[in-house]
Amino acid sequence: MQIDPNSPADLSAQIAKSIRDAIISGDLIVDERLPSEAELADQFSVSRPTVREALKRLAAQSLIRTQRGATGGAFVNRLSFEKAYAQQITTSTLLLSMNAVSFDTACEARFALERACVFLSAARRTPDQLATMRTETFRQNQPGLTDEAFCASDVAFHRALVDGAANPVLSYQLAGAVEAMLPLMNMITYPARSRAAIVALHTVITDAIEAGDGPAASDGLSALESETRALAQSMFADRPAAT
Amino acid sequence: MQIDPNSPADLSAQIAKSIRDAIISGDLIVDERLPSEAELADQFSVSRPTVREALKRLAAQSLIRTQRGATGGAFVNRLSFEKAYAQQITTSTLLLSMNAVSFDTACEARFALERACVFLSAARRTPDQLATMRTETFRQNQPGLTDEAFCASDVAFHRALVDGAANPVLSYQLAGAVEAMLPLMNMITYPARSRAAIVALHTVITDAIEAGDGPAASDGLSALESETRALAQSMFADRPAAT
DNA sequence: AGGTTTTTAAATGTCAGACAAATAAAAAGA
DNA sequence: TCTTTTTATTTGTCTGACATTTAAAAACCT
Repeated sequence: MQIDPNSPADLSAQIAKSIRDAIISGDLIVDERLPSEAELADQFSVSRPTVREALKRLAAQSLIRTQRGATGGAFVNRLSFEKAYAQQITTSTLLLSMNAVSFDTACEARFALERACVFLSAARRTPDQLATMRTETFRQNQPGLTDEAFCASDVAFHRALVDGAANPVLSYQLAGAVEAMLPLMNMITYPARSRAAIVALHTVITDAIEAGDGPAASDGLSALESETRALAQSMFADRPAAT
Repeated sequence: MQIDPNSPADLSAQIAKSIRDAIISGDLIVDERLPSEAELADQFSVSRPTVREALKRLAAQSLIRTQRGATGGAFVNRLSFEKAYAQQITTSTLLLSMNAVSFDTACEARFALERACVFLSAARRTPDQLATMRTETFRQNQPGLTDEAFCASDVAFHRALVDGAANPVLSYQLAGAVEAMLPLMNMITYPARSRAAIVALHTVITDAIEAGDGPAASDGLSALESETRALAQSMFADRPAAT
């Protein structure tokens, strides 16, 4: 193992890249143990703190996990869907907030992706997922619900809708699109009239999903998109742009 | 700033989380300078190496950048679309390879998402993107092209198709789905007959995009999905599962 | 006074050595 | 044979130091 000490990049970054490449290429497989920090320091001809910084970089991406003790060390981590969700949501959220992505753009992307799932969901959703959609829709109809709780329930509804497609890769991709919009959605205040419209459309969509009618569900989503964008438009009419 | 020294988590992980939360919540804004490592060490009552490990974790997620010198330090990074693409592709690739996601599942997700873009693309694609699609299709028709080059050109074709939707959020989401499948696609050998079928469908799709005919393009994608899955099926028929 | 060079200070990058804590295997003992 | 103790290994953390980079401040010269 050799790295270039004259590279502009940090040594720890180079070491991290070297190990990461080994994982991606399959040279290091899941649950395989990496050499100890002292051995890595020897192999790369650097000090142990430098190796540790490299390992922390990999740990931040959930590529490795570490264990203390006699048989401890750093192990190649299986990147679970759950961890990938979390990373995806964090990245997407920051991407939206830091790049001043317009509400319309984010909204368009989100509903386009959801429409991609809805046909599969109409065919495959479990009774349980359908029940969740009904429950959340019912919750959204409760008076006195805060805007934040309304949003959270909305996310749960759409999450069930997406999970109904029974494709974990789709669920993973959509997690970012749907949940990353939560901060944007939370900036909106939902008057009773808008809530009623949203709940009505949720009911339309749920009915369509139950009936296995993909096109109807897709139309419902399109209507929901229009409703949401109109609501946001009237909201941001005064202000020039979101922060 | 205080952290719990008795927590099961590493101190560096706690510190990283604390700073990450500050960035996500907006307490730290883009290009703002963090306190120096020595100051952070004081604030959190830990040593400088521990702080450094925390900062490296954040650097691994592109949340901060560091600069040496008198006015140097750690700065909150703007998460560009470009960097987010790269992370998204890395994560998606690992997710697919480490979880033994079946080719069918990944393929279904990818084409479902692409169909979500194609209607927007039919309405908005630039002449340039259309030209790219034609160029890549032409390239795919060249005899003597290696399987890898064929795959790479295929990715370029679909990338142009997706970018045609003119929605950076969609492009970002799709980057993971399309490019992460490259290793899987590369495992396939493409006989001349299959290549011809794929090229023909690419032409159908490009024509539909040019004509602004979203439904036709969507149908073309569906046919392409069937073709791809059938090809993979005949490929993996002997072997039980992909590695 | 103005411009150039040198010095200085601050910050990150790296290293060496040490100790603490956790953990499992090996050794000792009942 | 089972339990307890010891031991070795490995990560987690700390202290202190030096190297390197960089920009600002100081000194210098014209």
